Amino acid sequence: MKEQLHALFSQAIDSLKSNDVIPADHETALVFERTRQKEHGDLACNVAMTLAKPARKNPRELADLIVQALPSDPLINKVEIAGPGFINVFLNNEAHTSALASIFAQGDQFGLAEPNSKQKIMLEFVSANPTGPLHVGHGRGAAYGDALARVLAAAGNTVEREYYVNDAGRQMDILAVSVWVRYLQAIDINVTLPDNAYKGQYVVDMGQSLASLHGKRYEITRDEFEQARTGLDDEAALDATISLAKDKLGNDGFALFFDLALNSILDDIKQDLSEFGIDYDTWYSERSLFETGKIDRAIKKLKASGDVYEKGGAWWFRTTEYGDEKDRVVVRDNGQPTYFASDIAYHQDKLDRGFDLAINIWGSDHHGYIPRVKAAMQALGLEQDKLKVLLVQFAVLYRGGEKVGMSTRSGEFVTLRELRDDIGSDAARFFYAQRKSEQHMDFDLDLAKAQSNENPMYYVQYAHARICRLFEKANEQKINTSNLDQADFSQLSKSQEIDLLASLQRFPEVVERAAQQFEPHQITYYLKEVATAYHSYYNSNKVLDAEEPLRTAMLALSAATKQVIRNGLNIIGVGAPESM
RNA sequence: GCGCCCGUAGCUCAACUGGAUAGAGCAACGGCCUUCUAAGCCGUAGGUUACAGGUUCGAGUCCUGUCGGGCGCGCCA
Repeated sequence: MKEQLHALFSQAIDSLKSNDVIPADHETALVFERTRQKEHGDLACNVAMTLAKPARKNPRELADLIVQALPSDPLINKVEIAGPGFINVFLNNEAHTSALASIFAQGDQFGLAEPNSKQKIMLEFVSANPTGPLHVGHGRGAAYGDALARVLAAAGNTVEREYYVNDAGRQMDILAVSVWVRYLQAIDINVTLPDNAYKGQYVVDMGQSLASLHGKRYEITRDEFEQARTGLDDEAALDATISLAKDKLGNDGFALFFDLALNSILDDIKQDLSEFGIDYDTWYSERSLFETGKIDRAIKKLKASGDVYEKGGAWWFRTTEYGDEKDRVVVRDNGQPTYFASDIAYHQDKLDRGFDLAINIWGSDHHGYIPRVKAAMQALGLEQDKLKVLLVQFAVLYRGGEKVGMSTRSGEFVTLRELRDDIGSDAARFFYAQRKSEQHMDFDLDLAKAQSNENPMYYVQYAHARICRLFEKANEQKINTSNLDQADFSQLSKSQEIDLLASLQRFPEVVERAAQQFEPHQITYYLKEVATAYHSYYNSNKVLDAEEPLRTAMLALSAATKQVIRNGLNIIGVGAPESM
């Protein structure tokens, strides 16, 4: 619809240009907006206001000239000039009902762009350290990321989902040691779990299962354990304990604790996300970057280009050359590469895999990390624009009016699984998807549970279920519903019908815009709007009691609404139940 | 101290990248079921868009400053 108007207005502008009303070399941007109020017609164009200055005319006068130059078109009922110089376009009925034909012709594809017709995009999201189960904070990133993936795919992009598994590094070592301590406790050695180790119950469980599997094979005396820690501050003591564990258990023994922890937690995360409706194409291991030599190669490349230099026994990346606040260490003085080094190699690898765009969804606490990754990309000669980092603000949890902590190490958190068990995966997804990512979010657990029935998702699903029921009834009454695409759409002329039609027609635009702006929440608001229009229509019209041919047309409108709701819910990753 | 994000109805959030009279849900109040699902509909009330300036035909949206909140500023990840 907007394209057709665009063509008409372009003609008008061109003719004014040839008459020297508008400077011929002026680049004119034509924007059409859906109006907020009915008195303003269906679509409004502000071009007369933006052209007023270059044309040196007052906007209303210019609008008048544009309207006069506008070719007539069967879809346009009338055109009005209003306010400071808006050109308001009123469409006629055929323009409104034209959406129905597309909906019936395209079905599940309505609103979606040609699949795989645009960019090849990789979307990396969640990527939580496998040091514990996912909590509701991760849930937000998960729901947002997957909804975004679906929106981007709906807009015609090819999307791959990836989870970057941090299966190397100190946090994992701390986890392995935490399991070891719980194991020692399980075989009655009286060591205490360090304060800054992982405290969750799941660590206790893993320790106990290792105890029953291996008995006292990995034991150590309490004195030996405590001696390694004496006189050190908390974090240093933890590092000393890690060294002790590696020393006492040997490579294989330590790997036993490490791998059990990693695998069981990662399996849990995979299952959790799968139950949440998210299926990743790739689980990318950080450790594999070491094993394949990709980290060494990246560092070598940066040393060769002079971007990495030695200072104090460590290797530093000259990120300040690329706008970062300070240089960053890539290889520690003990020879161990930092997490940053992994990430440099990881991003090199991402783009080597041929994506047009790599999107990272990070928690907002990582925002300070963006400049150095961008710096690395520049130094490696990669196109910065091919990396887009989207930040998701934390969800602040409340329970009983109190803020709930969310630290994996302390074991104090509400798991995503717990939330799903309480309100269901669909309700949780919809709830998260309503918020735009950079908005701070208050998540009241009591409210989320108590009001799960008042989650707007049910409002949308209810409209769908109602329509399904309507068709069941129609079949019971032997009403023919097989040729709805042949219905006489011109029967639909009541204002509620026009409102509903206008909403349905907008769906492709909504999908396109949501994708362009990386804002899947726009889909949820759109769906609520469609549901409102339908509920209102449903309440004041008895479809099945209507006379033919109006009844068939009303059924066609209902079927089209059902189709659009289904397609929209699918983009959020939420089901469309036939009955409720 | 410096940097990033945010501040909209009592609460939770929208607002078509600068458009016309700032909208929904929840909570409050008043109506609507012998007729296709009342998880619904219709109506009332609720606002100086944190505050102060600026930019222009036009600002919740852009710029500057102030106040308030979240996060970050490791040879952690």
